Amino acid sequence: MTSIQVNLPDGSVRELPAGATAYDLAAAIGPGLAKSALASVVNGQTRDLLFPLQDGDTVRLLTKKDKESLDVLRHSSAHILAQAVQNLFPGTKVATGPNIENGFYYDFDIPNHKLSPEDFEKIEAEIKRICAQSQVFERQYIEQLDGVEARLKEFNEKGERYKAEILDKYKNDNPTIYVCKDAKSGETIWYDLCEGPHLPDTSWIKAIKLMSVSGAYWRGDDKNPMLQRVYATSFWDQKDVDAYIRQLEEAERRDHRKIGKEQHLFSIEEEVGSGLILWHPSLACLREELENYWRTEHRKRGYDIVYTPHIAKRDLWDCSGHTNFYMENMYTMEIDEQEYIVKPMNCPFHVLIFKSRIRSYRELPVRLSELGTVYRYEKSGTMHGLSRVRGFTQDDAHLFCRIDQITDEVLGVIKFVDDTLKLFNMEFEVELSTRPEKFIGDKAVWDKAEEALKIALEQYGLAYEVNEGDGAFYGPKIDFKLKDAIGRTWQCSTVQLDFNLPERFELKYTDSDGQAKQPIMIHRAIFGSLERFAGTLIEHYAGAFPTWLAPTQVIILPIADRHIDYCQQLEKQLREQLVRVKVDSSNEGIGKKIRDAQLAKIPYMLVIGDKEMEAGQVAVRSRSRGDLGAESFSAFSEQLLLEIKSHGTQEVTLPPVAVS
RNA sequence: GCCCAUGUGGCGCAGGGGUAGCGCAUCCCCUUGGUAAGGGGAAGGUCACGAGUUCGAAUCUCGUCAUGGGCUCCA
Repeated sequence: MTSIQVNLPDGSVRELPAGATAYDLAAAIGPGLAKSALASVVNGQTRDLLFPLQDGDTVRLLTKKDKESLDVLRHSSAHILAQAVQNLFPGTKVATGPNIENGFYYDFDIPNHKLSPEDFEKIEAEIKRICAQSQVFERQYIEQLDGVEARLKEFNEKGERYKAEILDKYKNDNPTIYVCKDAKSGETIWYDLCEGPHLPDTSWIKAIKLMSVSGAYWRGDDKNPMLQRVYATSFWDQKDVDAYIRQLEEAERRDHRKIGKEQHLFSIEEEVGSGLILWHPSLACLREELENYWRTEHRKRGYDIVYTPHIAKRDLWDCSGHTNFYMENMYTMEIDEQEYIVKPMNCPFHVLIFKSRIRSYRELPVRLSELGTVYRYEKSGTMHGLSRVRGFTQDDAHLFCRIDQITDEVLGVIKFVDDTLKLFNMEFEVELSTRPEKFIGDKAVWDKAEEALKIALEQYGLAYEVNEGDGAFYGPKIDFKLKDAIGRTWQCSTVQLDFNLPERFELKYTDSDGQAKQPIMIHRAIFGSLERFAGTLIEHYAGAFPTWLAPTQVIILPIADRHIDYCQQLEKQLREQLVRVKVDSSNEGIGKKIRDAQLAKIPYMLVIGDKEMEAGQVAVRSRSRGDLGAESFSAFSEQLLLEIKSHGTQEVTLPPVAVS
């Protein structure tokens, strides 16, 4: 272990132990360090391991292993990307270039050129050229230069309206720019308005990879002009880039749209329309299991199950308020000269069921649930496999309760969600969204309700994030989010309080004092939508579903044609036990049949030849554990049924294979 | 809806101004085999759709639709 030699701006040399922390360096250097001299602080030999980070007025020493240092690398990379694009496409105006989860992007306004992946090679070459120049990053305070006003004027004159807008926003925060200087002459080559921090110089940047281009609105507002966004990533080493690309490829292999095609799970046909799903037999099996689970659990947890129509007269949606704020998402039709609307939600129907008779406080909470298929018009560019569609089935429920029952009801839903997601071993994030600026209802009721949600979350012991002001105008909510193969999160379960519909539909119950009171309404879903949940399951299991969900649970493989009859007898016996079973009677060798079954991710294969027929046994192969040896058919089927019934927590086991 | 890219037999892909190939799958024949691809043959496409340029378009241009990656929006 060698020590770190630190050359200080005044020419003196300081030695620090190899394990020195960022704070040790800051202490060693002392407070008087000239900011412009930072790049020379650490000598060349240790720069692969460490670099000094100037962050505001503090100096810290980071190693490449520090998580934060990757952020610095990427942000510096973004500056180099911007410089490269401006070099190659003169007249380009730059907007912002923040870091994102696995990299960064930069937004550009490029006149007369539309970026496409064909430009990537050119841009990456320019980036390499810049990095090879070892341009020095230097932080400068605008106030100490020509002042904010002068700089604003300069931005405006150069047409850098985005930078001007940003500077104007931060003009009172002692804004800084980062200058890229020529290492030898000290001449300014390029600069960007930026808070920093940055690397000492561009030679630290070794592996930038441009990923994609897309449009993005300035400030994320679709009324603003659309800029060209370049997504990219940057690592310390090309090896890390390669590993990242491999990781993306793995995610692509798990993509539910790809597996959906391979395993014939579902399709979206042009003749039908985009965002409209055809569930093929295989995925229908999985859905059936989900629905069975759903029904059983709802009965156990005290829900009532209802069925409601797919369309309703416009009046109903006027009353619920949907025609006001949801009209552009709804499909309409005319019947008998009356306007009807295809339901985008199930709530109004459930409300009417609640309202259909006088309710006593004694029968609250009323829990109405339905697998309700709804249709919503989604903009054409937003559809995504099973995750974002135009027709989908919500596992919806509405709880009508007293205000003092909120915590218990929400607690029940949280438990339901947790139990369900645990069953699939799925991880999720929890977000609590509170009162927005525009809201309806009584502030005191909101406070009570938010408190009730918090108490429920804390009582259950779930970690959660609070999104202040992100609730719907009609009530606070808790969202549960699942991750897909590429790390995108999708909302599935949700618990949402509603002070609006009870008001609009004048819901009442008779309280113990004989007074009519308004119930609280809670919307909730466990799966969210069966489509999205099925898509998430496909990616979660990468198509290898646990036996209870697998479309085909057992495939019987005859060695030769003379075994087919016997196989079909076994098939019939299993089918009578409601096992999803098939016989592969194709004219292929056993090797091919096994290969096909493995690729189809079928949990169990039964190989049947002369030996098995004579002994009345089956040779069992598991897709994950390989050859399990021979067993009597009845013993196998008994264990299989046990595994299916236990929802996969108990796998078929057989005595160890005899070594011959 | 907006930006970029893509659209070739069921699926995965080549090709590319002179009316199309490969692999897998399908069907037939041979083979009847013991734990991840046995052999041979056949059938299958107006190259997404519409218009334009051209003697001639699957290929070039424009438009439409769909898909993919994003933005906005959302279960």
